[in-house]
Amino acid sequence: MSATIKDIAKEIGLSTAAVSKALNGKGGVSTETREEIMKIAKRMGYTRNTMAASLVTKTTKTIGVFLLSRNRENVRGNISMEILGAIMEEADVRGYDIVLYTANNDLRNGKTYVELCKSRKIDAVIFLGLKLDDPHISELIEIDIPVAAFDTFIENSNINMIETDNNAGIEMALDYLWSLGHRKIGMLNGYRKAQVSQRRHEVFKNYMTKKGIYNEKLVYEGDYTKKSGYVEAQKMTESRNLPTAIFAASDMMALGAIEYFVEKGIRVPEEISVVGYDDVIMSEYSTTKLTTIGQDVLRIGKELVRCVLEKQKGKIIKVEPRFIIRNSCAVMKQE
Amino acid sequence: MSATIKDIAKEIGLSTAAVSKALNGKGGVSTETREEIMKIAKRMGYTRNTMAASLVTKTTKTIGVFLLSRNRENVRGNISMEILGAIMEEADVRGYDIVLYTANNDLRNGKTYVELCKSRKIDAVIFLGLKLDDPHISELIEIDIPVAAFDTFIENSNINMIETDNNAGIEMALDYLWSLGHRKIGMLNGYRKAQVSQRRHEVFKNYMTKKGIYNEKLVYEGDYTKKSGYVEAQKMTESRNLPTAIFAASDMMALGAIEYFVEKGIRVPEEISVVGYDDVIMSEYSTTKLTTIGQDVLRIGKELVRCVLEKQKGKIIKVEPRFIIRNSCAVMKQE
DNA sequence: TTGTACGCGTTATCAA
DNA sequence: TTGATAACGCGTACAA
Repeated sequence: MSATIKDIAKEIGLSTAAVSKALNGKGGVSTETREEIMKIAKRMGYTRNTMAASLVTKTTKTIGVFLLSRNRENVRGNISMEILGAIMEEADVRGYDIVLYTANNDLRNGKTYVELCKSRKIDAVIFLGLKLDDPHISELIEIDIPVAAFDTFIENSNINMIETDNNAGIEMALDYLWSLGHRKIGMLNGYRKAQVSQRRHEVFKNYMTKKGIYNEKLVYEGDYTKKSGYVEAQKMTESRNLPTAIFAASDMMALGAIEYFVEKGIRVPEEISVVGYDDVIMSEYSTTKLTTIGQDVLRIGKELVRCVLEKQKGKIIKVEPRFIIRNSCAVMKQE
Repeated sequence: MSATIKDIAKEIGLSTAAVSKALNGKGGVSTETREEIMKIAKRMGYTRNTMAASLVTKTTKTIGVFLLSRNRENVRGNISMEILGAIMEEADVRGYDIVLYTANNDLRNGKTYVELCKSRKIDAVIFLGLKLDDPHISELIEIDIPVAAFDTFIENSNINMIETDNNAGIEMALDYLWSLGHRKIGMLNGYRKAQVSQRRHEVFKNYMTKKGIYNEKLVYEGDYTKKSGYVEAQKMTESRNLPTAIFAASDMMALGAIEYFVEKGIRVPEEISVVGYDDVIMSEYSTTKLTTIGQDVLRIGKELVRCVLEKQKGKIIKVEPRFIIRNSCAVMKQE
């Protein structure tokens, strides 16, 4: 039971008003009494009750972070976790605390995102892993708290979106493959209904078409998991129309594909080059270190916090990717 | 600006007391009026202000989680993040929210752990990555909020510790190596001053001594990182006294060591077997899939939440490890 | 069953 | 510069 300003006021024989002002560094108090108050506060072990304060100030210095689509495969090595780290750092710098919510399948106690935030009087909200087909997405559109989401854009809403610039990243990767002499380039995409997948495919198609080498048949669809990368690589191989290079929409799929190729004695990168997306930790630690389009998680976290604390609305913020060249691509071999 | 119980009371022509009781499912209200109140509350978009409520109930339904020693190498593939996921889940089930704190180097705004918790009237605290030489550890000993820490035991304190049963895990691993015929078994430990390192070495030494095959010279000291595993593996090799099997105190060190061996043409597991500790995601995805002592992060997270919510004090809770056999160990080759 | 009234700890307003 | 005092939204004795 720590002391309150009332206790301090009584102790020093002043009003709570004076104590409050002194403790918050506001004017209206002589430096003399301020110092006295600070001293007593320290001695009595005073800690401010932010709950009580927020009741009158209407602000809690709190950012709500929703960590969604967090299934078991995901939680380990998920980029959301890395972004969360960056968010924590930035929030810390700005003097904000973080309330962390999860919502695997059903929302907690039947409460909605908005209710959760309102009941804690949260100042701003960040979504990680929000899906377009989330059944509770509609309520977010009307929310009057600043909200930002990573990688998910909701039209006609106030929700800010931060994403890695797909255009820039994919073009860098394809330029690279092109420069290595590859002309028969396949794509290993994520599931079609996901927004990112659509956008990435679009960029890929545009680029390839411009170069005059787009081939619909070389586009395969997985679901971002390693397993699906493995499966699609098998299909590719069995189609007897294997490209010389593959652009995968996620590192995990890239790694899965590589695993299949290696098992079948198809050497990477000597016989087939593979580019990934994300720069998850495994891409650096796997045997064939992955060349990949890296997402700048630090920047993403920072931007997420910044835009929401600056009360921006409906902005689209693109973060520059970092193209990371490792060992999974090689000059196209002479046939 | 959402509605308050006062608004509802006015709307329906009852007292705030009645509304409060009805909303909280307490007795003293006829089911008739209760239903009426619930309906109106819904219509008016009422959401409870937990800040105000906590002011009188003295409880916030909040668990503070401190995510410490979170450097860049750490955040990716760190076991703390996996445990955090489990904590979230369990807290969710029990109806608690999580306030997440970080404290990389200096504490936020010069505030101490305790101040941070007190000011938010946090009900319970969990530490992930707490180090024994943390300069602020002393204040934790006197804290009157239930606290639990993963893998860090502080003597003569009320802090609960949850850890993976080192004895059980390491013995399983060594039994396994023994059964494969290995007698010259080395240890790749973490830095000596870390508590876990000491305990793991102790278990290792006891086991080996009992078998009559302990050899001090075969114990190397890294710092849990992949890099240090690589470096120590080099030292081992250059000592010209390479064991036939190595028990590493972390997967990352094991992977680093394997990387060195493979580079030097020393085949794993044919020429040297390696066992890891943790079961981080990379151990499953690396080319040489790691045989390792897996920590049950789900259970650990659950126990962390449970013991702290049940207000336990100074308990030591051991979670059973899961020994996971993959491909990094083999029967000892005949010389 | 319902209502009154107080207190929780803080900030803000206004008067002294 | 200082001090009463009224909010803030809610829960809860206690009285009706």
